[in-house]
Amino acid sequence: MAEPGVQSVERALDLLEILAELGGDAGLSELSEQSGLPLPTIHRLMRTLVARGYARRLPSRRYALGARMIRLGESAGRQLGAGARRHLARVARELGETANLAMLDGEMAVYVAQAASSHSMRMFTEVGRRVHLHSTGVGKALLGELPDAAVRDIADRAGLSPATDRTITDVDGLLAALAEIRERGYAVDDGEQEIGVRCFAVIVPGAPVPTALSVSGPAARVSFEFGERAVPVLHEVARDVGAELSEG
Amino acid sequence: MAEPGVQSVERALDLLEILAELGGDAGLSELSEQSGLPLPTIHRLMRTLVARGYARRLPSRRYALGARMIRLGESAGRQLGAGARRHLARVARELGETANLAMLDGEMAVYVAQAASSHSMRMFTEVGRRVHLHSTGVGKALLGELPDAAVRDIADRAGLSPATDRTITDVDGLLAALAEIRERGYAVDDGEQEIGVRCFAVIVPGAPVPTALSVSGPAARVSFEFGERAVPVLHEVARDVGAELSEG
DNA sequence: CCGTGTCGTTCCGCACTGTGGAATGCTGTT
DNA sequence: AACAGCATTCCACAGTGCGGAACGACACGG
Repeated sequence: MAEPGVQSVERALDLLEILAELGGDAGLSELSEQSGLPLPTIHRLMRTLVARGYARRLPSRRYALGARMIRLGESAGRQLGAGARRHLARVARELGETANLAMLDGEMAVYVAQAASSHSMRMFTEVGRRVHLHSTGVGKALLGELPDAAVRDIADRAGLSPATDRTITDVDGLLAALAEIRERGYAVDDGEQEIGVRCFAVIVPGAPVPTALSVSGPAARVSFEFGERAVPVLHEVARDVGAELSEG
Repeated sequence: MAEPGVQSVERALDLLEILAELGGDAGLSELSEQSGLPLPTIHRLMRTLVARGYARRLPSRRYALGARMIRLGESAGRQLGAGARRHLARVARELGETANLAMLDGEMAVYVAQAASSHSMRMFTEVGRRVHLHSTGVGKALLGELPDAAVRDIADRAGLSPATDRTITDVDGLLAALAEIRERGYAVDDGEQEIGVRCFAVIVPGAPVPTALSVSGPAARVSFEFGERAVPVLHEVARDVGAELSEG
């Protein structure tokens, strides 16, 4: 970021991000190590965030994210979903299958928008739902953006649980699949999350959070021939979505 | 709040909250009206938030919440859910039915934590799911905390759709029900969201976001006699949850 | 219980960072 | 093209944010 922002706001956001990345709670010393800020500075900023409900102080004198963060997160999800939905609707219209937009969230992906196919037999994925990375199209597309070491770390932490007997459950197999995804530019979930369901997914370039766009449906309709037609559409729409998400 | 915080952080949070409350996008003038801050101040703060991905600037020069907000919101939800779950587990253990924790989110409630009953026949409510206020126990408990004018406003915006033929669908009926809820200190969803399901809910005192705790299950088991036993437990646990959520 | 070590909290002088009025630029409408 | 409304930039200034030092709180071990 070439243009410096308001320093104290940046610092407060840094602290919130550290708490989110730690996934639990942290003491001031940990926050100091991670942020490089002096304790009194952190203390003052955390006091502000606590007072506003965006962080909470535990009896152990450690800090965690606060309830008001949920509200902002939900609102953002709805707004982004609304903005993205017209782009996803184009996928659904042109390809005739269900389009989904998902973001990287820790060791999982979370669906933030959807446009449904007009078919009676179609994918239904609830917005806000979190799914494993290794067994979904969007998840594998997101993993393909990470270095192998990060993929191994995620695999260690989240595990590679089998959703079906087609799910990749060993990290070497996964890494090989990701190398292929990187080379060809899209991911396929071929019955790995749900038997009889196929999904093609691509990365949304330029999104502030790693984001993937997918089209999916019954394998009978979403064939590999379908995929050859679908992938260019996905790439094109992904660019539009990325432009919308990164506006600014 | 007796203790003033870091002013620029407070102001940045104010702007994010205004964007969330507006539910869509806003121009700088609107943000200025709502916040009382001068345009250049807002512009600089928004520039910082946009650069960090917490807000986006639209081609129309309007602003909306950004993708990184989702991530923080999800992390907060998980952390708070984990913290609340041990309290909810106590409800589930003592009462033998499913306990849920939900927060007010615009004109809806969103579930943030759950502890399931050990019965095979039980409530299943996915964390992150949003539900209507007027037709759920937690929702009515939350509405009971609002002035009548605010309830009317929400009813206007969100509507009073019937989930079942027992759902309250007129605002005067709803206001009468809320008056009763306020007087007796708990809410009941008596087959209003789902036929054959009953739910008792109370407010979590002191939570930074309006929050409600409920216990629910099949009406055959969750009788009014059950409710007489359950409500004191709910109130007690709600106080514990409130203390945990408001720590600081 | 007391002492010690570790970590968190408070204080306050200082300067740098955030501020907002004024000027300028941009956009949309007629 | 002109105009009105809104957004963006600039910069002098002072007030707000800062962090080192001192103090307080807590946990642990003897």
